[in-house]
Amino acid sequence: MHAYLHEHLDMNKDYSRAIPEAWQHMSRVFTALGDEHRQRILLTFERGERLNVSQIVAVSTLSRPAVSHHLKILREAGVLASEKLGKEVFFWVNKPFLAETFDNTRAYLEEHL
Amino acid sequence: MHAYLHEHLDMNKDYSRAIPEAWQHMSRVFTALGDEHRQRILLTFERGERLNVSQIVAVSTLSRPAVSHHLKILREAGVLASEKLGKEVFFWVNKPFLAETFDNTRAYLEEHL
DNA sequence: ACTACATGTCGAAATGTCTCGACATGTAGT
DNA sequence: ACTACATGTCGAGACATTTCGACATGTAGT
Repeated sequence: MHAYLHEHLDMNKDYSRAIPEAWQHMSRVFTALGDEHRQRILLTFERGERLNVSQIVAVSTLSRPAVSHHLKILREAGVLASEKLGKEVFFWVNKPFLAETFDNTRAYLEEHL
Repeated sequence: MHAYLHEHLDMNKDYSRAIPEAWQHMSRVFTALGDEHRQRILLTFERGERLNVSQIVAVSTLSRPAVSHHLKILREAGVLASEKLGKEVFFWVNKPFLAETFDNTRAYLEEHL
């Protein structure tokens, strides 16, 4: 379990008890992408593409409220970003955030697990 | 949406429609790690540590059957590996698989999204 | 074979998440 | 102000997951 005795001589001795920040972000990303509908929504986007809600609904098998629900979860997790332009709301992949989150998780894996 | 016209001149033109294999794996990993209890189980492990079920139950707030359920999901997703030794079943983090899965996802993000 | 221990499985209740119609909000043009 | 359109939200039913007690299996020692 948690030994509270580490070979590294840094100051963060109780680091093992707290869930690191990279995992806090990753937690929501995992939850957001754990659903197949939301994965399909994410994979709908091409490089740098911006899509409005109607376009996403068009390629989805779900109703508009259901898509809206999933988009909200993806946005709140930081996976997608959005901007309102006139009547429409455009969504796009928050690539920098995803890249950073995956990198942090990858680094944590290498370091601690 | 999916343009079916790519700038890369490779053979996989219908790649955009199929969910890539890296995502197939990631899908289960995301589902497995989308749950906070399962995240805590994963983070219980120290570097290279092996824990039996009783030890994991001891640090968890859940009952043994519940922990067993989560361990099954983590094992089937490939996050944890297990081995029976006598009466006990030991679990450990499947680090190579996780590393590969994260790397693949990271690469896919950089390439396609 | 019997006991003690470790773990897995089953099933039903509790809990959580998803879904869609109906309604609300907000924007642009006439 | 009115109409048309795009999107968000609410709530109740449908659906999926989680949870734990009770039981089953399997292993080691006496």
